Amino acid sequence: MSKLDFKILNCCPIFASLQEQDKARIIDVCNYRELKAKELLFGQGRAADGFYLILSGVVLTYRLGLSGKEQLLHVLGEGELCGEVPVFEGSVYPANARAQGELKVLYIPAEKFLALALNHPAILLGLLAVLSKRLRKFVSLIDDLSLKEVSTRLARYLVELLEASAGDSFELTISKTQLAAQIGTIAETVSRTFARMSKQSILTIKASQITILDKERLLDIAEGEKL
Amino acid sequence: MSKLDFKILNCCPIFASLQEQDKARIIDVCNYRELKAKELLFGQGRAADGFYLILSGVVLTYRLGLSGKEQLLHVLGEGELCGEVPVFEGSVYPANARAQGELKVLYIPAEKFLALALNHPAILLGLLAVLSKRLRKFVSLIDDLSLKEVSTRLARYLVELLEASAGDSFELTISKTQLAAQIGTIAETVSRTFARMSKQSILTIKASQITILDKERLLDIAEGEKL
DNA sequence: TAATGTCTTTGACTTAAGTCAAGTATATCA
DNA sequence: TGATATACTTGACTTAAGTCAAAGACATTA
Repeated sequence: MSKLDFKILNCCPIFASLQEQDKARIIDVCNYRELKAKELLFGQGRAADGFYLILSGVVLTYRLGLSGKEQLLHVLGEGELCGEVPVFEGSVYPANARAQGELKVLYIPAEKFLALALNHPAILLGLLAVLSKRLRKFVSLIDDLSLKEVSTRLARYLVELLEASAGDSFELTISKTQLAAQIGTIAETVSRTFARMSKQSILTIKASQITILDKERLLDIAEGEKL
Repeated sequence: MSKLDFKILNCCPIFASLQEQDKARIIDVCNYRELKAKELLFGQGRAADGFYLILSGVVLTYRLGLSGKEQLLHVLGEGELCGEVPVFEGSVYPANARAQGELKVLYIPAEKFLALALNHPAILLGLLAVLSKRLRKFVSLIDDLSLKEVSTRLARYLVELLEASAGDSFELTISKTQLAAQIGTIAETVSRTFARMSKQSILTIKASQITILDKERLLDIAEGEKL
């Protein structure tokens, strides 16, 4: 592997504000890693002495049920951090993380990182923002799981995608099985729910291409109305 | 209200390491607040420009379902922080917070706090640890809610209490209705689950006093075995 | 192209857990 | 003390969503 350029740190908001020499100092102590699709980045419970910065590709973090059912926690992309919790508390990874496709990451050792970060409080603030955002997301997932039905959760998920897209049509970026795992259910239930929405002309779905026909209704369902 | 002594900050691990003058500086810009039982500390979605330190009493944070069902997120006690997420990200409280009994809190304005914290990175590290711990707890709650049944969740809850107590007997610190809200179910289901455990001589329950008779079995159920 | 495997859909069935309702117990307060 | 509210328990019923199984769609590779 050729020597890494410190510029790759610019893909990450947290490090972007650092001076060049500090970036170079981080890069010096990091390990570059490439993973193939579906390869495990780390497993739940494993001892950790560092965390990962995603250079390219997508990482899924998830928990595993007894029967093998997966609950997705995060879908993380380029420039995002992964596995930072044990750096600050507890020392083992709380969940599993796996490469979705080809993945390139930088492993940042906790000790060296902390030494640097203590002199750059802005980095720590950036991390606090990252963790806060995750907490917020988890709160929303928790109340979905405990207070809402699957049709509501699916509708909310679709509304999010819809608002992130230009028109009233968009593409699913993950498989339906993964979508199911993300909203805390199984593929069959997602399939049936899509079928019902389709029958009621709320949307059309062809492979992973979704077009919303009745946004009003979708919003109502996302608010808790019966499908 | 009489002037506050900076020593009250010692109840909070995050501030304990500060020098006296810094503690005094924080206290100067804080507001002291007393709440009666069941009073709302803050509501979900409300704009925030600061957070709370609990001086005495207990705070429940929770989300509300359409039908009024509550999902408890945290039970926070003396020395713990509450409502810190919007300080670092997003600016509104992600959940509701209510005083369980009588409550005394210190309101810490974000701006003043950040100014001080930037010069004391140890505070920021402390906060990162707090948030990390919450993330860990949420991960565990999420996988409970999505992957485990109620009997498993209740058993896990009881195992935690059991391990925190001396003998094989302990007291519930919250009502059974609140217990239900915490593990993501309703009072009736908790009641029935206790009844089944009782019938199988796994435990005895008298008011809020619980005695574990068959720890082995309880652990098995916590691991996912059928009740 | 065939073959293999994964993803998706659909149907029939089961079940855990929620709702509703009634009754009991417990606590609180005037 | 009695009265009112709140918490808890139990039974009967309903239902959302999971399991199991089979078949079709789609993609990947030999």
